Amino acid sequence: MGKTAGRRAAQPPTLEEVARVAGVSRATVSRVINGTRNVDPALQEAVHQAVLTTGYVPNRAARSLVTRRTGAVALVISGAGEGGEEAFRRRVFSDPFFGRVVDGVMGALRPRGVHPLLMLAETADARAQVVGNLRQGVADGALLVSTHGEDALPGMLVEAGVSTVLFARPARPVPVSYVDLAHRDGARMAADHLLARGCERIVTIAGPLDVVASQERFAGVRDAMARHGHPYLPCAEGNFDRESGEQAMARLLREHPGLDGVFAANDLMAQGALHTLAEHGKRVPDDVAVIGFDDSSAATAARPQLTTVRQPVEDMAGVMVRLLADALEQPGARPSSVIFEPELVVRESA
Amino acid sequence: MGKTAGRRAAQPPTLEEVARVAGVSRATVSRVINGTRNVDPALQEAVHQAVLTTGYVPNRAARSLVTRRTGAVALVISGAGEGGEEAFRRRVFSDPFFGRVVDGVMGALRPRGVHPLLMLAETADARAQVVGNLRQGVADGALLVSTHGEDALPGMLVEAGVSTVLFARPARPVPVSYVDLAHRDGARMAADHLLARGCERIVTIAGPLDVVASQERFAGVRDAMARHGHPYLPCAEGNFDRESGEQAMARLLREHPGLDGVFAANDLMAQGALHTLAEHGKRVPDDVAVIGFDDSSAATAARPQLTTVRQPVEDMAGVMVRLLADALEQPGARPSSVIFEPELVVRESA
DNA sequence: GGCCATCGGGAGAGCGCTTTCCAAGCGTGT
DNA sequence: ACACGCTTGGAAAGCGCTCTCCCGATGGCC
Repeated sequence: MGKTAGRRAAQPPTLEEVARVAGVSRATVSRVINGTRNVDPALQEAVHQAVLTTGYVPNRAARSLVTRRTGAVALVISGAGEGGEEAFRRRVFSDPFFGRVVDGVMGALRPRGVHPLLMLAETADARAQVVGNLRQGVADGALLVSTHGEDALPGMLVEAGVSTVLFARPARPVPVSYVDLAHRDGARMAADHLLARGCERIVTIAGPLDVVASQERFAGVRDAMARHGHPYLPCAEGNFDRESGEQAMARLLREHPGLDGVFAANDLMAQGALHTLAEHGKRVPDDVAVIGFDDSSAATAARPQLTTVRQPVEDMAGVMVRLLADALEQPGARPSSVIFEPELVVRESA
Repeated sequence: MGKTAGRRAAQPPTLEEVARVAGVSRATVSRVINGTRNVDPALQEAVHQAVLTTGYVPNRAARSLVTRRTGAVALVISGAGEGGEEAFRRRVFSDPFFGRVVDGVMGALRPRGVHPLLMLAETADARAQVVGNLRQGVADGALLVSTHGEDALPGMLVEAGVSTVLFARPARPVPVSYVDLAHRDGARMAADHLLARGCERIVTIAGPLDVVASQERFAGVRDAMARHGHPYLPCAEGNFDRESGEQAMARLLREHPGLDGVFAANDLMAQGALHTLAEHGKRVPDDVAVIGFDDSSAATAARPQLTTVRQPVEDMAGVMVRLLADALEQPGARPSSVIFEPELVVRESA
């Protein structure tokens, strides 16, 4: 260190300086840097040299001001702030789902040189702030993951003219792009599997029923069961976390001691169910078969490992990015949606 | 919708327009909006009205251009890209540690109205890009989480004049603020606990030994053991994920069939150890006692639940934010560090 | 009652960049 | 040989905001 970067705290070099050093105009430097137009190779070389010697990097704010692009997109986690902000954060960030979304988003954003800006929107206030931030142009668009059904944010965002892509179809129709999973099919596959292995008394641990995905998954099992002559499906509602799965399982066990099959609406709750089942001395899958949903890391962390319905969250998040990029390129275009097909992953629990 | 937000796609209103509507100068509007100086209450009211009727929001880029502040900080995850970029992402984002960091960061950033910008730096190239982005002023500072020891990024960032705070002390001395845990103390507590409950043949599953934290944790148990007359500590190195814990445990079991106590350098590996132990018919904690590290969600998800050493990641991340905020306010100030004390959390596994 | 300090508002100069708009240089077809 | 298009560099006009000046008005003090 030392000699190469003499005065560091000094004003960072500007286009102006580079232009002076290279002996050309600001415009030419800009053109070389952005590859906007043909420039004489000799001048290009001169500019590159000047950039090197000055250590120039373009100022992002100045560029954004004129291009109206920030090179960032908002990744918004919205939901009901049940239990306060802190509890909401814990719930969101301790769920493997979040990490998978981030994984997929980063993977798709990376080659575009774009970074995600994380935002939480768990209260009406926070939602308004998010919309405000986006209107201020803090990011070019929004990737929105809603954790509950009656979320007003999608509508607000669209109304505000913010390019938006949702994870999961909005509860009430809004003209906006989204990716989603054929939850119903997935749940049906799970039920069929349970039925096929001879389960007679199947119960389900549903997700929060104000979430569309939960409803769909529930409807999926119920329909499959009905089709096989089982009109009644005992159900306990959880909230997608492990503990709620434990409790739901305990209740179901109490009310239906003879149960022999469980479909949980996600892996975390399934894992919770496993715990409760073990406590009650039930062997899985021999006494009770259990199927989860998501194929998250919890599925393979559980013992026995969970048979589950795979939701390719990373891929879905990647497609969200693609849809958003499309929307940004073609501001006028109609919203579009991509629905992914689930897949049954058979492991040990069923 | 409709009447209130007539022409949405039109040019968003500017300060200029608000000023015209309110019948004052741009400067006054700016002052009212930023609360910079005293302004006649009547004019204030007029400005607020004008803001309401025009639906004005300040343009972030324009503001940043002059204030030299973006209202964002980078949250950088750096590390060795072993297994390629994709594998790196999976490893990072499926570890509960990441979620906890984000949790703490968001919690502390929220009241300041700042958002984190996520960046990955798993290759030399990516690191250079991160530095470039930061120099461009894409964020006001950086919160850096390094997942391996010989990370050049801290040095690069400091050299580039970027305000930075690290999670964990850098491997080679760099004048930069950081938060850290007294890993050695934590590991010592774990070893003492194992010893106290009568373990005679203790082994350890270490984290990657190029990571300072891993070295410290290892040194901690080893010292405690030595002090109690056990000069030799069998050790297998893992890489902090569950699977590596399983493998390490298998190897230790093979080489030391009589082992009766395990200290794993994190919960994920401890959970993996639990799996392998179960496969080998060992009862925990009766045959073998197991202690993890972190007190992450994996600790309570495991069965038996893990006795572990608590690392208050969320709090630590919160303090990182505070340190960064301090550094941004006082550009000249000396770097400072905050070391957290670990805590033994006794559950079922030991 | 006069003077100075204080307060509040407006004009305008940038912040660093992109991008028209122009002019100059060059090659081509007739 | 000349007019015409095409290419390429430069001058300069902003993008929307903040903030320093400056100036007039007001109030306090001797």
